[in-house]
Amino acid sequence: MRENLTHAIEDYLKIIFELTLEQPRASTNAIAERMGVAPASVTGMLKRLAANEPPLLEYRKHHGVELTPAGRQVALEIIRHHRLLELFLHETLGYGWDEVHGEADRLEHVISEEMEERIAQRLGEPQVDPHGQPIPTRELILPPHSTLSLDQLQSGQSARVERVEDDDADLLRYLYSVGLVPRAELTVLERSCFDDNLSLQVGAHVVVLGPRVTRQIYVEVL
Amino acid sequence: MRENLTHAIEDYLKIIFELTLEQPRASTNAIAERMGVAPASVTGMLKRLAANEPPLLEYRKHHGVELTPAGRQVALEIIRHHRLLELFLHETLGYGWDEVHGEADRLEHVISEEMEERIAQRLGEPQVDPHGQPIPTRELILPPHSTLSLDQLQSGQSARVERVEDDDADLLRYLYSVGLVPRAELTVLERSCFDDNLSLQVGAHVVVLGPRVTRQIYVEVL
DNA sequence: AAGAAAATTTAGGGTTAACTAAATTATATT
DNA sequence: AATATAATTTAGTTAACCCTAAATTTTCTT
Ligand SMILES: [Mn+2]
Ligand SMILES: [Mn+2]
Ligand SMILES: [Mn+2]
Ligand SMILES: [Mn+2]
Repeated sequence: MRENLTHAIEDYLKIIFELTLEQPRASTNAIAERMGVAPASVTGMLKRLAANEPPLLEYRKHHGVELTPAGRQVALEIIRHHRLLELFLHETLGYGWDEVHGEADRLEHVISEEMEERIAQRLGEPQVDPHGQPIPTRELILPPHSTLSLDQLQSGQSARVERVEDDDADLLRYLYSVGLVPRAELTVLERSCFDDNLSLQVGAHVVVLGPRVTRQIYVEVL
Repeated sequence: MRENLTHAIEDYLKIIFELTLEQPRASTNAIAERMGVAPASVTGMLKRLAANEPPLLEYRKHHGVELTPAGRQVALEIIRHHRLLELFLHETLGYGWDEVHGEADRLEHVISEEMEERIAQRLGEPQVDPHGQPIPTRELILPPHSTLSLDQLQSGQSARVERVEDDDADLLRYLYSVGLVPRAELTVLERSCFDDNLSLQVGAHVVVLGPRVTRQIYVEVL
């Protein structure tokens, strides 16, 4: 299913999958920004992926793309690799949760299905990675997960942290230092309407976080 | 030291290093064969590597190449990655000695120095890989190792297996089945002059091996 | 020392995946 | 509805890395 595909293609599909969890289609510019390439480069790649046999995405000029089932499968395969690797590096080599992402981002493209399988077994078929992100099953089904980000909470609400975005090492170190890790419980003390800052009670601490941060933390309301 | 270098370059340097353990220079055709590419492709790459700043090898038209100290360093770095990874896969994920090579051959190019270091620590600064091949030190010094291959032994000589080539999975499975693994002891019962076959006593077994096999096993005479 | 064989290089081409600059299309504002 | 702005695509390049076919150079054989 994945023999011909280059690392670049795998990264495009993974990023498009993540973008289309939020909106129905992913735009050229949004893809370009996450990929760190010029928009013109994205256009070229999207045409190739749409022309692939089988097509990996559906491309409508000036209107962005949506993955086909085939494209979604490849994306989930890579996401499974990524998250299993993150957990493996954390558990087996003692990597911190702020260090695993970069390494996994390169390894995800080169490990075999055999290695994926051995890691999953060794870790006891885990369901979440070190950031609380759900690991797609062997059958490539993405377990249910919260899509409610912290910045959508109102004053007075209590919630439990389910997962956080994994790609900003500095942010991860900060979150760890204030106890905002998966399973941590918190209460919104105050919401400032002007700048959308939240004052949070986290254990004994009180923390004030801006929306750039709170958008990256997903919670379940208690 | 290795930031700009592509995976292809790393593979060329590794293979040239291995070829020049035997002879003083590596020929275009020998490199092409081990790389699995056309000789014309090798010529192009050798020019690039010789023109690199710093030069990674010295290239004399029609006379093959020799690595520079810079090229040798890169090769040893990759070989260290490869052998540490083989042992790590074997020890941590239960891979067989016939399964580790292919996986390590891809991973060797993408792991960070951080990961190299964590693996080495986790394994207790090991000196040899699952095939008995010496692992270059952190300072990129290749430990001393036997260059006497089994096919050079005479009738009546006894020896201990030090290491075997790692790239033929079928051969490795066969060698395992007859007990020809690192540290195994053997005696040459007979040497057939016509075809260079060796009859070996290995434990309770008697095994007859042709030179294509005995050339890939390196020993210390007892 | 020629001629044959083997090894190597040159020439020309293809794919992947990026780039910049210019042109085009869509969307938002007035 | 026209215009301005933003998003996107097209066109033209570049670099890495491979290929085949043809030409050249070296080495081997007689
Ligand atoms: Mn990646
Ligand atoms: Mn993660
Ligand atoms: Mn390799
Ligand atoms: Mn080995």
